[in-house]
Amino acid sequence: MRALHADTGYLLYRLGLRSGQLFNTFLQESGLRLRHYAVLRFLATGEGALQRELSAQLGYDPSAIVGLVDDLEKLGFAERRPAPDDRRSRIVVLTEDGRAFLRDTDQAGQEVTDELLTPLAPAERKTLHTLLLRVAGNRLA
Amino acid sequence: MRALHADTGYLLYRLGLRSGQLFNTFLQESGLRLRHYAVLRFLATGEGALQRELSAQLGYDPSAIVGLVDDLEKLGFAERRPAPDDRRSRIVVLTEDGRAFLRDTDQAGQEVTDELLTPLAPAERKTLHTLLLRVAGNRLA
DNA sequence: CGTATTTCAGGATAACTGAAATCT
DNA sequence: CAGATTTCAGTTTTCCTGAAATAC
Repeated sequence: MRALHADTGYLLYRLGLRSGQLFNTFLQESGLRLRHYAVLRFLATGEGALQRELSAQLGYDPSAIVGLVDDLEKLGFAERRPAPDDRRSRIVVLTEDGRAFLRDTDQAGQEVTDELLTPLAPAERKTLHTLLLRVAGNRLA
Repeated sequence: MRALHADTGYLLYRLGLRSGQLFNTFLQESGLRLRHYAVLRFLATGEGALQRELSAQLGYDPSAIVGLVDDLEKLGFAERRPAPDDRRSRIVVLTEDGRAFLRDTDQAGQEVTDELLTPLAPAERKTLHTLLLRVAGNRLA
């Protein structure tokens, strides 16, 4: 019988949980969760996004996006604007406060990942990252 | 601003979620969840385990272990036995049915991982697995 | 009329908290 | 008496489903 740690899929599952927990702990003082942070970071990569894009790219249910954006709007980190070409849709954009928050927490976020990857040398971290990107494929960032 | 996919910790978080979902889908027909399966697989690695060991090694809350073992007992896959040296503790062991279940589902479980790792060549999968084991460290199987 | 996007309400799951019971 | 182990009850959080409203 294989040991549990012999299965790469299970290792990914467990390390994913640990990584999420570390990030949530780091975000605790700001009142955000990892999901909020993921939305903010995704918004920062472009000129804003439709909520259905957030849902598709981040893997959260469309109905969950509603609450996440609500929270970010309450904190003043994001805004909803009408989509010019489709009145069903709304474009979510970062505010200046949101951008500032990301700037202020960027380094701390990297330190969380550094802590997680402590056992690996820099070259190994790069290898791991490349392999994980390949596994993620085109389905997601 | 870094893109989201530039962060290894976030990649681990997302791939961990996907891996867990794939496993849960595969386990659906058997009536188990990934957490039950993890307990079964861990029990198969030794001569049984105390519930506090299951909690510590698998990362689930002690109060959650109670329900998981309850479910496995109802299915006849595991049993609780009194610990000979400490009357507070109870040892959880696999039954013959539990062992048979693991045998029958082992290959299907590996196929789930194979599907997840489709983009990687065999040598790359080995590299990934080794790196993940290093990241996991001694904290867990 | 069928489909797409957002939103809300509801229930189902899961996870954590606190405390009790038992024992070391 | 302090601490460990299991268990339970209650709470909170999270997730999914279904449906409504609006628009394509």
